[in-house]
Amino acid sequence: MEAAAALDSLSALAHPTRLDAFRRLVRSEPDGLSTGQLVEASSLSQSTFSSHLAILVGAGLVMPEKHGRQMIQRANIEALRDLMLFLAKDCCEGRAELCEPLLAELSPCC
Amino acid sequence: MEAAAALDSLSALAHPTRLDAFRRLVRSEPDGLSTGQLVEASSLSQSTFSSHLAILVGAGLVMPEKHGRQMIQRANIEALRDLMLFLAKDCCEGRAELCEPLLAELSPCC
DNA sequence: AAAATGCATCGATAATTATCGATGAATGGA
DNA sequence: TCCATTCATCGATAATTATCGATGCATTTT
Repeated sequence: MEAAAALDSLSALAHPTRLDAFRRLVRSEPDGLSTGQLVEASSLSQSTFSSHLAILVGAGLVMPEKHGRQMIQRANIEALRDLMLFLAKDCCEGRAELCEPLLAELSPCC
Repeated sequence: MEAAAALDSLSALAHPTRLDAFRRLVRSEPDGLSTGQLVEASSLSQSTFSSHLAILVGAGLVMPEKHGRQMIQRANIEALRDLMLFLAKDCCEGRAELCEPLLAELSPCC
C-alpha cells in the first residue's frame, strides 16, 4: 500500500460518523448492513450520510452490493489489514524490536 | 483506547505533511529529530509546520523533549500500537477468523 | 401504469482546516 | 550584555469539508 492510499483510508476514518459506520460494518461482517440501516444509526440526514459513505467507498474501505433497490454495504477487511500493515511497516523496517510489543498485544486479542 | 482518542490519532495522521513527519519519526526512533529537521523535510513554512506538529503532539503520537533551544521530537510507539489495537479490536471481538489473516501478514514483517 | 421506497447527486451555506508572514519568548553564543 | 537561533503563537485569508433540502433515478409494490 502506498502512502497516498493510506492517506485516503486515514482521512476516510477520521470522522466520527464514518468511523462509527465502518466499525459497525466490520462487526456485521459478513452480512453487511443496508445504507438505510446505517443512516438510521447515524444522526444525520440521508443525503449527508450518503456523502460520508461515498468517501468510505472511495477509499476502498467499504464495498457496496446492489440488492434490489437497496444497497448492502460491507466492510473490506483486506483494506483494513492493508492500512494496519502500512502503519506497522515503518517501525518494522527500521527496527523490529519496536514492532514486537505492538504484535505482542495484538496477538492475544485474536 | 476510546473512540475519541482514536479519532484524534486518525485525524492527526490524515494529512500528508503529518503522516510523513510521523513516519519519519518512527523510523528515527529512538533518537528522534529536531523540529528544524522536520521543517526542512517538509516543504512548508516554519509556522505552518509548527501547527501540524502541535496536532501530532496533541493526539499523543509525538512526544517533544526540550533540548537546549531546540525541541527533539520522538514518535510514541505506544500510541501507534493503541491505534492499531483499536482498529483490530472491532473484527477480533466480532469474529476472530477475520482478524487472523490480518495478523498473518503482520507477523512476518517483524 | 401509478405510487412508493431507497439511495445518489446537485446547489447552497456554514463550519473547519490549512497556510502564511509577523511577532514574541527562551536559550546559547559572541 | 547583545545578537543569533529555535520554535510557538497570533491574526488574517484561502481552501477544504460538512451539512442540508430538493430533486432525480432505479426498483419494487399496488
